[in-house]
Amino acid sequence: MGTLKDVANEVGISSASVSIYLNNKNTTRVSEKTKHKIDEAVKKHNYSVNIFARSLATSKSKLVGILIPTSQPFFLNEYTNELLSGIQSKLAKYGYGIVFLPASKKSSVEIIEEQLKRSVGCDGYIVFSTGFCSKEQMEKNVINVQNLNLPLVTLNIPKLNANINQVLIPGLHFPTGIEYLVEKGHKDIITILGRKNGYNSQILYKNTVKLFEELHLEDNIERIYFGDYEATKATEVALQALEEQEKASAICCMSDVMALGAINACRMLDLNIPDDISIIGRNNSEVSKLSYPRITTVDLMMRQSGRAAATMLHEAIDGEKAIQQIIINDIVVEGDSIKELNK
Amino acid sequence: MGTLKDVANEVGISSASVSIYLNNKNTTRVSEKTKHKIDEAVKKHNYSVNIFARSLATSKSKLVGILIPTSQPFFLNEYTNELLSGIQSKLAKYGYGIVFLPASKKSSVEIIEEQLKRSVGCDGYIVFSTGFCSKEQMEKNVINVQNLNLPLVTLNIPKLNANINQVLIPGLHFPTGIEYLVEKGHKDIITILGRKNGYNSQILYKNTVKLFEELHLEDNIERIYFGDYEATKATEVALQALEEQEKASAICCMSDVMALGAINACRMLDLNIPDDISIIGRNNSEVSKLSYPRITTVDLMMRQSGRAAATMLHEAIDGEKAIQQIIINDIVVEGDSIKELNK
DNA sequence: ATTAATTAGTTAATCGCTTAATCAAAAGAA
DNA sequence: TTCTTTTGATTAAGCGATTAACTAATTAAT
Repeated sequence: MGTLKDVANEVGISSASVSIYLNNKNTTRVSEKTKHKIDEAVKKHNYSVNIFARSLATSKSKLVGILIPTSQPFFLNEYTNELLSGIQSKLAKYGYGIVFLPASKKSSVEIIEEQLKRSVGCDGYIVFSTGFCSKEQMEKNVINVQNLNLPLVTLNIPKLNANINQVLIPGLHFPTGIEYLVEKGHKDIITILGRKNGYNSQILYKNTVKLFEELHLEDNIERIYFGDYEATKATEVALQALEEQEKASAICCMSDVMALGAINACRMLDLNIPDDISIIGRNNSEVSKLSYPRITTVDLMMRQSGRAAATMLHEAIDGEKAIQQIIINDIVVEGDSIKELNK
Repeated sequence: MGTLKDVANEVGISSASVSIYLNNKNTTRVSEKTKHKIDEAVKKHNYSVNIFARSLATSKSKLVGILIPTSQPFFLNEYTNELLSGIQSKLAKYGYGIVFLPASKKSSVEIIEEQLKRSVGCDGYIVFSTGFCSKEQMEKNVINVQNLNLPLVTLNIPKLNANINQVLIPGLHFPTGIEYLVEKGHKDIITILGRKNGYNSQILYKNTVKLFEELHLEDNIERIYFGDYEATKATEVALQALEEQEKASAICCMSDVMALGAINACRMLDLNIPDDISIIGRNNSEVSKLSYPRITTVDLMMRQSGRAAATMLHEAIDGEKAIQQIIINDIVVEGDSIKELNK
């Protein structure tokens, strides 16, 4: 694979001229004849621009770093997937590529530090959180990224005090499904959260307790369980919950996968959905439409959030807009898994 | 964010010394005292190495380009996901980052050409196929990548004549599930393939016809349908098929999502699975375990394939091994959706 | 005929880092 | 005391582009 110089030598001109032409085919600074010769030389030498050289020269890479503070593979995570999909579709439109950096097994803060050390040169960053990452850790992470003085958007994390671009998804930290169930007349609700020691789930727990208190449905506080975001664990927990909580008329799950798990539990107990028990999931993922009955679910609008983050970052890179915080609200997508109770 | 020079100036030494130390903390070419000063200056100036400059200097980037000839977002694709997950986990171990490049809407060949033009500098490439990419197109794509003279592994595509590293997944192009159904005594089988105009599905169609001929079960050739890899479409098609093919005792679906769609169709027709009709899916994806009954499915070992590709690429970059082709065989993962018929 | 504008280039600096080649001073060996 | 080795640095070239500034030759305008 040849370089600019090879091409220039072949044609017998300076590499500057070649660069000028290749970066703007309509330039008047190169004659048609020469343009033709360059095209041929490019083919002959199989020339492609070296992004590293170009980026070094222009200090623009058209590459965005996605920083996810985990050493686990995340391409199979139901939430991350949606976010990435949204990010990718928008960034592609703006002509940006995406870089994921490797992480060894360390703390969230160390991972981001390590990733940053290897990614300087990206035009900007989108910083994710994971369920295990505390607000304090994320604050530290954000400071580390800010130190690079490059455009930055956070996604998927609670509102920080720092003056940064954020896409906020309140539904991620709030048990929205519960309110919907209450609206439909349910008063005795089993809640299945994620991982007991996950930071995000702990916030969710707090907010759930608070919500039940506000609604004067304190009985339900004892009906909160943890299903680890896994279907089988959710089945297990749902079985236990249904046994312990005879009065319960509904289950609110913090993911569709866990909702499917809960549905299986109901099937085992010969409970009909929604006649005997109502179920609401979260994420509006593909599976929620595949189950029978179709699961009513809270769509956190992850894909849209990803797109919003990409757009914000693009604008930040272009220096177009001031720092902003966008709030993406969730909506309930109705399936057939909830029965409206006569009040 | 400072540069090497800033740090060097701060300490009062040449940037060479700083570089030498930062790249090898145990070097004897820098005194302990100076090492200490460098560490402080690094902190003070918030120094991180610029990967572009480093890569340009060393012609190693520790970045792998993943080339997928599609302009559609792929993070939500059930197969791609698994491959990427496998790739990521291994590459991270070897310390490589991953780059995805944007694609405008064009032909598969043009997309790869465009992506290559923007990714020179990666240490190597993993080239994917999509269901819509013909063998001829992929051959062209591979030649384009080969022209860069960089290590390359193809994944997910049929065997090419070119002398390149390939991870071959025969099950991707062969309706493995049918053989399993026949083993279990089924003779009248509905097959639901993917997209009628998809290249991969056309290969699958050919191989399915051939298989039924070899098995002397030619009646089933007329029982081949297309479900577009979508659950709702699969439901629709399964309803039609079950009506048209009264004799059928089993449905072989080319994805788990379509198998779920078929299950819904059976439910609508009040057919019990597996007593009235058996169903086999493909991919062993998360959803196959979530459905009721659990779907028996052909695991194409996509994650393992991704890992294999990553390892091969790593070895190719290190120049350790000769060009090789690895074959990953599928296995059947048994659920509860197949009834063994007394022959 | 003189000046101005256009065309088709070139030169050389620069981006930030790595690394082979050198060098001077101090320490150790003979 | 002289020679050799070690320690702790420096110098300068090079990686492959981009780009501002300059130049020389034509062409057009006044």
